[in-house]
Amino acid sequence: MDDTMNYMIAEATKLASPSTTRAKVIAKKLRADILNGRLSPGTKLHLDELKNALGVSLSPLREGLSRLAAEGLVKVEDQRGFSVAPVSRRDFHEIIDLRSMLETKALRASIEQGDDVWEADLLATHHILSKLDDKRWKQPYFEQWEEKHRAFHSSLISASNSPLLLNFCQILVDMNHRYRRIFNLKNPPNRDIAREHRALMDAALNRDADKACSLLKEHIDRTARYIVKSMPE
Amino acid sequence: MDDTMNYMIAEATKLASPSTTRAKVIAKKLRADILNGRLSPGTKLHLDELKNALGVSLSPLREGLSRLAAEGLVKVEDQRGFSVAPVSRRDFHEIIDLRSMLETKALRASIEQGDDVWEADLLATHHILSKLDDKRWKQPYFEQWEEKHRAFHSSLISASNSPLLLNFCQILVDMNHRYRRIFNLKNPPNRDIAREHRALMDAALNRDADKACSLLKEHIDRTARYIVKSMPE
DNA sequence: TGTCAATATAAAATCGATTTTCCATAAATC
DNA sequence: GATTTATGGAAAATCGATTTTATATTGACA
Repeated sequence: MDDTMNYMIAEATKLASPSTTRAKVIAKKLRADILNGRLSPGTKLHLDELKNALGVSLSPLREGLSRLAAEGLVKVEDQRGFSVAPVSRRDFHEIIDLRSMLETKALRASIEQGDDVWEADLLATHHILSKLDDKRWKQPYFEQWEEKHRAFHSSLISASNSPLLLNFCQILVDMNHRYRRIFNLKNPPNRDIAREHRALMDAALNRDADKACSLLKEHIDRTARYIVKSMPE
Repeated sequence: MDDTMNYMIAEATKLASPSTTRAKVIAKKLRADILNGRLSPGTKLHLDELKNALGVSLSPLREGLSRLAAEGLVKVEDQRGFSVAPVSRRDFHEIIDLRSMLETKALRASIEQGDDVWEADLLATHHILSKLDDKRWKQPYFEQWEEKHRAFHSSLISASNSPLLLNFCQILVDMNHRYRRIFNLKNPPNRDIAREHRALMDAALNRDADKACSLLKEHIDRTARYIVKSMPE
């Protein structure tokens, strides 16, 4: 085996697993599948199937699934395995209620403590998002818009300097996101979301915490109403 | 092998694992060890040691540790293993802040929705706790008091009918509990905790949500101040 | 014909062994 | 002498095989 070969293998190894873990990769992939609805609520997650589909063995698979269970995206029942968490109106209302409360708290803290870098980051993520706004409902921009939308909301609260609070927010945002992707896919809503985001950013940059929080709350609630309308039962 | 033997084995098996899993048992035991400070913050959780100490193999051990990581009691670093979550003043303040907020929310909901069974349960857990109040600082009642104290606070919010909120509260209470056990062990505090609990219960039973919430908040904050005083640095 | 117990099967949970990764130490090169 | 580059050992991560558990099915008995 010559040097070139050695180099190639070294590079490949480095790229394939730079300090990451199978369990983490698995959790990430399955989380994405659950959040965007590819795996629908209630779906049984058969270990053998997943094992083969993902090309890993049971230990990291179970570990990945356990993490998702802790995030509330997967349900575990002893001796009966894993399944995608169910959905319900009740559950959704709870998510929205808590998310409003915690995310406005984080936003207020962020507005109080955010520095120049926070402002710059907020402007940047908003700019990226706004560029995608009119293409949102055209493939292949749908996924991109979703990603950037999350990034924008994330930077709003990123300066809150509270890891625990941000962790809870992240979990609730993920849960909220899942409902949106499952129930609100087809119809472009009859509202100017771009304007809402703009106003939100402006209030944040003007350090008007009260206004920013009430805008955020309204933003979350409005989306929630659209989703509830699309829910059966 | 005769029938008696068969029966005994069947019974033993039933008792040893009635629909529970190793991972769950491990998580429960380690959680208890971390919460009461037997495992101190930062302690490296060597897999081989734990494996031998607990008499299990790696898969369920990792799974149990992953669950604790999701609860914030254990820290995971890829390729570097598990360790008991560190503590800090900042972290503690965040815990208290969030706990006040979420637990008063749950208490309010509980007071609005609680039925006769809730009232009865609240009276019962309070009674049990009050019986232990004067023995609290004498062995072997210390652990018992702790357990019943948690049960009392738990039943206060148990009628809130919000699984997600209760789950967050549980996590925060556990975190709070750990700080109390680590930093506030020796000195009986100079305050009438029994009276505080009594007032809390009365306000809840009288359906005076505002009063109950402010009492609860004060109760949490007061304990927090005692803990902070005992913290070094 | 309905109920209960025994059995078969599929899936989850666990184990022991193997592989991979990291880190400390030593050797080597500039 | 300082910075890189090997090497060895310890620990984490993963694997494939085994054991345990739940459930569906069958057959015996009332």
